[in-house]
Amino acid sequence: MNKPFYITTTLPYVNAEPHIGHAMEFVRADVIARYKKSLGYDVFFNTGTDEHGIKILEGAEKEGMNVQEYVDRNAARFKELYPKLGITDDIHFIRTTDDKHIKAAQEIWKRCFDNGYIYKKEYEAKYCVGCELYKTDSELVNGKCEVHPNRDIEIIKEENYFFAFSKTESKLRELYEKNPTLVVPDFRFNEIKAFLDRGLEDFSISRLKSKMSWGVPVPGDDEHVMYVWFDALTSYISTLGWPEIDGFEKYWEQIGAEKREVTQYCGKDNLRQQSAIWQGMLLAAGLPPTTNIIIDGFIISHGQKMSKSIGNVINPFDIIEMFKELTDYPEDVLRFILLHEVPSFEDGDLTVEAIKIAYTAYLANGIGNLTSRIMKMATVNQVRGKSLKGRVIREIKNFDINASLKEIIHEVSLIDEYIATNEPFKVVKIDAEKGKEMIEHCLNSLESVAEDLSVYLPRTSTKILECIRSNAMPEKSLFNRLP
RNA sequence: AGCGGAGUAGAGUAGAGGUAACUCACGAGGCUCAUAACCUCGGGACACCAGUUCGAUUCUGGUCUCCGCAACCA
Repeated sequence: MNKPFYITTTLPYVNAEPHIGHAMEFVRADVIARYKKSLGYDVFFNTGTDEHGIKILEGAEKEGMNVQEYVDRNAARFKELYPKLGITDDIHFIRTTDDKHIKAAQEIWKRCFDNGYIYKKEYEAKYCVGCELYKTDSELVNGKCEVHPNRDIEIIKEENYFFAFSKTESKLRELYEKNPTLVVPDFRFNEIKAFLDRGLEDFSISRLKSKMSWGVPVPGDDEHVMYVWFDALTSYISTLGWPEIDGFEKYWEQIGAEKREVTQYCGKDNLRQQSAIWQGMLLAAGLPPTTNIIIDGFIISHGQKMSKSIGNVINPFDIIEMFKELTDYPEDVLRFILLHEVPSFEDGDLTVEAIKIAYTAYLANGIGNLTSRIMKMATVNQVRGKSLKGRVIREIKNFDINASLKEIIHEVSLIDEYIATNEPFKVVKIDAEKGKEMIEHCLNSLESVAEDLSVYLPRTSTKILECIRSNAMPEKSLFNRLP
């Protein structure tokens, strides 16, 4: 029985188009999933779409659509994305409008309720529709939400269900103390610890159905639906079929495993929801927590956040389009750019110029050219490498994908240097045996690089390995130079 | 204001208590296996001010500057 490994992205909210930040998160989670698979883990890789809440309702109204049709259409747009990004095809996809998700959301509600973490109370609250969050006075600036100053704060006075977030405080603190790598990177962990130290406030987790109907019905109360975050976070276990135990025991609880490995990827704007609220919900329901929450930075361009008005938006599909004529592996180009040019945990800056430079330096002049020169020597001299059976691919330490990929790319330079210094192409003409040994060394080095690349650039890797195994030049350049 | 991040060669980034590395650009040379690719050498940088230290660009404190916390948001 293989060791289980669970990984999920956050589920994008379907009121907007897929953008490069989504693409990066999916690709990174895919790299970790492939990496763990290569180590022999039994991997459950999840993603999906978040489809409830008032902004969805508003979006559907704006387009004059039936809400279900609206989310069906938008969810499909995200679903189409994965093959285009070279994401492994055994990915699981949960929609928060799926039956099994709705059942799971209701079940976690019941458990939190039974455990005394949900209560009803009359209250008057300030709510920012933009954030889908209730705001405390201290969070408001001039009576407006800091994040959405152009939207009015709604005053809501009604009877509502509350999540006793404050009751989870000590358990949450214990969780943080016992798991020093729960949140990666550490500066994000510090942020959330500081949030906890400021004290937790209970928050409303329901809305009156009469005011906002597009949500999961609250069990046992026809008048309320769940607050979108409460339902959406449950998707990480509803995808496993929870409360059915099969998938949940295997991939989330990981009963019998030496060490549980339950990983979530999210952007820095999701820090609080994933590392505090969701963990609090799990604690309240009596379920085991996540073990690793990886926080991505944002992608900016020309030193600024991407924006349509500034005109610096980089769309993932445009990058694929840009390289379609130059290579058979344009999705690997996009993956390379996201993985190599953007730091693992901090904001990264992407520009069209920088993308072209990186393509030329590392893919065309680097991996592509190296494959050509080695395979030429190998085919002309009929040298075959020894198969590197049982080799383990390069380690990804502490989820620092960027650093690991850079190490692999550095190997490419070292092989180029070896060839220039030792000149096997020349030696083989004078001393065939010695020359062939050198070429074999090159082939083995190339094979190692290709294997290491298999989780980052799967199709490119497969192609190089094919060339090595069949002792053939690539029929055309892997990555042609830009015009 | 607050919170968070950052200030390193012409540009973009690494890095670490003790010769500052990489990519692109620039100059000189080499090689011909390769995608006018590849290799070598060279010029050129640690925001500022204190402190700790035998020694800091790396640690501490302060100053200044920039970025995000608006939109479509990961």
